[in-house]
Formats: sequence, structure tokens, C-alpha cells
Amino acid sequence: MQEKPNLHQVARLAGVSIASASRALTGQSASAETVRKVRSAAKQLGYVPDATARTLRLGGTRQVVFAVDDIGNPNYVAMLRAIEHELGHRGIRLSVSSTGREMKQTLDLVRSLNVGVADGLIISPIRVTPQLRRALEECVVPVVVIGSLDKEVAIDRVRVNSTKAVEMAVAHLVETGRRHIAFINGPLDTNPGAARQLGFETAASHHALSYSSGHMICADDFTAAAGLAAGNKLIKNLKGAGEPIDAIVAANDLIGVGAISACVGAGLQVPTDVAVTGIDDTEIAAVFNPPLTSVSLRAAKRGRQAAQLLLKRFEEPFRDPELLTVDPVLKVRASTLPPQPEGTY
Amino acid sequence: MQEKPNLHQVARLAGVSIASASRALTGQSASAETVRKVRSAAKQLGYVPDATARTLRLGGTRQVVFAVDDIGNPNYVAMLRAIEHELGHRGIRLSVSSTGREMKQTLDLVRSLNVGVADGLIISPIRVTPQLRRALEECVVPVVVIGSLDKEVAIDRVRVNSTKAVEMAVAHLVETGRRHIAFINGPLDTNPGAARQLGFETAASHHALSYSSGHMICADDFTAAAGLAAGNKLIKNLKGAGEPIDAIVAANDLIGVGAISACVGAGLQVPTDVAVTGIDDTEIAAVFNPPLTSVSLRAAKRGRQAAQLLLKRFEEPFRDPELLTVDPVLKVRASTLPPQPEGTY
DNA sequence: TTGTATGCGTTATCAT
DNA sequence: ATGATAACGCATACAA
Repeated sequence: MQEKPNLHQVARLAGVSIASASRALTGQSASAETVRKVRSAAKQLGYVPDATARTLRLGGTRQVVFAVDDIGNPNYVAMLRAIEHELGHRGIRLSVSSTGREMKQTLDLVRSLNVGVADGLIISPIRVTPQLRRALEECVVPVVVIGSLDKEVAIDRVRVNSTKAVEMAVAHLVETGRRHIAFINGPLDTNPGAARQLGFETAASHHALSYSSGHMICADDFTAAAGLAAGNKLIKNLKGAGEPIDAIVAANDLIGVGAISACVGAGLQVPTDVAVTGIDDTEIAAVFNPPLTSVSLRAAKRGRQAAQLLLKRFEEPFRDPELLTVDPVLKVRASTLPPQPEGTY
Repeated sequence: MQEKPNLHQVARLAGVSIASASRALTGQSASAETVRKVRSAAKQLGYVPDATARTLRLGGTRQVVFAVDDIGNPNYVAMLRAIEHELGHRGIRLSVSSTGREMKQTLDLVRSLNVGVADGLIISPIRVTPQLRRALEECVVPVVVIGSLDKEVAIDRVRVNSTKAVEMAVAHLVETGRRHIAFINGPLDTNPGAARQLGFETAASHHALSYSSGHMICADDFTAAAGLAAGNKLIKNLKGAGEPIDAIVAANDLIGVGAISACVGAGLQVPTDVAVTGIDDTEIAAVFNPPLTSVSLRAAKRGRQAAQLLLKRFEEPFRDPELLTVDPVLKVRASTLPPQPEGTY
């Protein structure tokens, strides 16, 4: 931890003007001799140009913030990696903010961008209030949203049809012989929660599945712990109440693994007694016991596209907002093996 | 996305000097009337003071970076949350950098702090080269290290005895009747890897465990996927080679859950045939199938302490460097239930 | 090519 | 209490 020399001192040591020193270092017109002297002086002093001053002069922090509700969710980590990769090439630093469930924190964050700490924002909110929408619209720096926005709004966005993702999960379960399917959703007041709820109800009626309200339950959170708690509650609710379930659709992988744990804890075999599906196809799905069938929402791809959208807007600030859509993909694993293996009879 | 007004425009609209405007907003001496006019003008224009200019004038970015190798590791997420919580109160933004396995990236990051993008650094590196140590020593902003540093160096640090953590895991396994214990470590050229290796060998000799080199294997990474691959390899190695194992100590939870998957895939029951322990006590441990016994390294506590250390150094820049140590705690779960339940015979 | 001088937006110092 | 002005560190338009 030492003191930081400035350009003035470098110039003095090199015996040139501060302007020449600046040019020699930034690679403008300067004589070979000057460049040599300045470089040497800079190295000797350990000079590094100050980012703040440079930013003030040039405009642009070369920094972007990525805001999510819960960075503990592997789904967001996948986005993060993709974004970092895309932006890192351009020498843009990524600042990650895990805003938590408090809407106020999210609002503060978005508004704080107006002070000029970053050149852009990529945000993936699970709850979108009118306030947040306004804050995003009024943001002084370009914004890219990963996810839903309820109302159409003039903001670059990349989305995925998670309603369809749930439908795919249900269809897969029906195809592999399941008929009594329960649904563990996340909180209904979130966008993903609402979309997935719609997906389940649509699929259930499409396949003429009989299900009571007892078959649907909401976890308090999109986490494994909440999934475990919800799973336990679901099993308790169903105990001795009519026909037992033979499958569970979980709103994401974390809830899904929690649900499996709940089943196992209750003496239910997965997939023999009950099949379980997740959503997101996070790393944990492939390595869980049993491996979890999941519908990939292409988090990495969405992250990459969001970063590209932001980069594009930097270059063309007044371009019309773009909406990119990616399609979900089903990944079948052992958690949905048919109760009687196909081809056996 | 609108244009950003500056203080000059606010002052003009309010009909006062720029100096008065500044004072009215920052709460210095100003008449009630002036404050009213300026506030009103600022609100009308949507004025927000520019962070860059303020930083340049005042010094201090009110931003701290947290650098880890892999933000996908829940262990670091726990630290992140704690740090964010501690720093957020003081209005300090946290910028997260996932440097990846490339040492060059880490070096670049540390050096980039010298340009003044942040006021401090909290770093938890798994590999520490002499270069990195030098870069940390020479950093112009305060640094706090979570983890090891090999050689003693004048930097604030919080550590945990992970050697002892492995010893605790082994002791627990021995106490619950296991004698043939394998060890799946992470890469040996990392600090955690080296410390845990020492822990296992110490414990093995202390308990007079007979183990061959075939009982020890290193995963390529501290991830679940690498743990799965290493687990498969371990099981293959051991097949038909003398006495079978009855327990696996994994270098962290992710490797641990990967190892369980490998066991299950090979038809081995956990914990009946083989017990498995992890380290870190991450969220996944509690919800895995079976729940994973793990030694907590108190990630949240270490994160909190690191943040406090940094805050302290901000206030007293020349205080002697401090070294805080937290103790590991064993969390027993179903993955190490005794083969024959205790008290049964 | 080189040096002088100005401005980026803010806050602090100094008179008034 | 208020206004003019300097300064933070850098990059550049302009003159030499």
C-alpha cells in the first residue's frame, strides 16, 4: 500500500510537459526519445493512470452492473459467467449485485446508476412493480432486462417461454406414464411463478389431468430449502387424501432437489414411486441423486445475448429496442425413469 | 434513458451560484430559502450528483471488490452475502469478480485496483504464487485475504484451519465405525488442497488407518462434476483391489455430492456401504440425498470478519495487520449414519 | 513534435 | 450566508 503518483510527477521526472507525458503513454504523436523517457519515468514511479479522472474526462466508466435477486441461484451464476465472458473481452468490468427480496434495494440500485457508477445495467428481476418499471425506463444508462416486464416497454430484453417449459415437463411426465402430477411452484407474486403456474394449469387441462388444489403448492422461495419445506407440506397434505401422486413438477431445480429430499424423507422412491422434474438445468441437476430431469432455460445463452444487446446499444444509442427469445430444451435424466421400464412387460 | 443535468444547471434554474447549490444539497450552511429553491430545482431537473466527479474531488470510490476463483461455489456465495450485508450499511457497493483458474486474470484484477476503481479488496484465492503475493503487497488500496498466504506477509487476513477440518471428518468416521477411508481431494497445487491433504494424512496415521495411495485421488476442480468424475475413478481403481472402502472424505461439499452420485451409480449405498463427508457445510449439504455430513468452515463468519477488517483499516490505515482465525464445526447428517445403527446388536 | 491552457462535475477555500 | 475560484487527475484543442 503505497502512494499513488500522478501524471504531473511522471512528466517532471521525465523532463517533459504533462501533455507530452500523456501523449507518450496513450500512444499519440510523440518522439521516440520522449516516449522512452516518459515510459521509463512512469515505470520508475509505478505510475498507473487514475481511472476516476480518466472517466471524468472521457465519460464512460467501462463498468456494467448485473443485478439479480439471488446470486446463490446457480441459474444466475450461469448468466453471470456468460456475461462476464462477453464483456471481459472489451475490457469492461462487471459488478454483480445480489439485491435480495427487498424491492427497495432493487430500486435503490437502479437509481444509483444515475450517479454514473456504471455505463449500463443488465437486470433479471423476478418481481416487477410499476415503480421498478419506471425506474428502469428513466435510467440514464442503457438497460437490458433478462426476463419478463408484464407490460411492453421500450427496453432491450431477452426472454424465455417458461410457461412452455412447464408444459414440456408435464408432457414428458405424461408420455412416460405419469397421471397424478403435483406442482411445486415458487412464490406466485413473481413473474416466473406466475408464468409457470399458467404453464401447469394449461398442461393439466390439455392432458385432461385430474388435479385438486391440494396438488399445487408454492414454496416461499426459489431455493432448495424452501423446496424441501414445500415438498414436506405437499406430502403431508396428500396423505390419505384420495389417490397418491406419481410425479412432481418443480418450478426450478433447487425446489426440485428439495422436493426429492422430501420424498426420500417420507419413504417415497424417486423415480419408482414418484418422478420429479426441475427447471433451469443447473449443474446440480446432473449430479443429484438421482440425476434430475430438467428443462433448460438456456441461462448462459440468455446472458450472452443480453451482453451483446447492451454492447450494441452502446454503439447505437437510439436504435429501436430489441426483444430476443430463446427456446427451452428438455433434458431427460433418471428422476423421471418410467415406473415400469419401457419395453418390459 | 435521458440526459444527465449537472449542478451548474440546477444553480442557474434556482437562481443562485453553483457554490450555494452545492452547499444547499450537501447540507452545509445555507438559508432556508436557498435550500428550498435549490431542492426544488434539483427535483425538477432530476439532478443526481455525479459519482465520478465527486470521487475525483473527494477521493474514495465507496466501492470494494470481492475476488474469488469461482463464484459458482456456494461457499463463496455465503461469504459474499455476509460481506455485502456488512458493507451495504455503510453505503459501500460491492463488486464481485470471479477470476477463474487463470492466475493472469487474478493478477490483472489486483493490479487494476491501482487505477482507483475501488477503495479496497477482499480476496479469497485458492492458488497463491509469489507474483500474486507481491501484487497484493504492492496494492495501493487496503487488501484483506480470506485464506492462506503460505509465507507470512503484512496483510490483514482471516483464516480457518482446514487441515483440522479434515481431521475432524476422519475422526467422526472412525468414531462411527469406519476403518477403510478414501480421500477425494481437490487439486493439490491449491492452498486448500495442500492443507486438506496434510489433514488427511495426519489423521490417517493418527488413527493407524491403513490406506494405500489408491485411496487418495484428486479431483480436477472443487466442483460437483469433478467430484463425480473423481469418484468414478476411485471406485474403478479400488474394484477388486484388496479391501473395499467404507467411507469417503471429500475436500468440499461439491466434490462430496459428486462422490455420492458416483457411489450410487456404482450400486453402493450411502451411508450403508460407504459413508461420505464434505467440507464447507453449504446449503446443498442439508438438502442432498442423503443429507451430507460436512465440516463447516464458517464462510459467512469469515466474510463478515473480512469486511470488518477492511472497514477498520479504512479508519486506521497504519494499524498493524491483523490475523483472525475461526474454528471449523462438524455438522453430522445422514450420509455418515453408522452401518449398524449404534445401540443395536 | 511540443507546451499551454481549458474543461470534465464536484466540493472546499477564501473573501465578501 | 453567499459568490467567485481553485483544485482533484487526466486528455485534448490550439498555438508554437
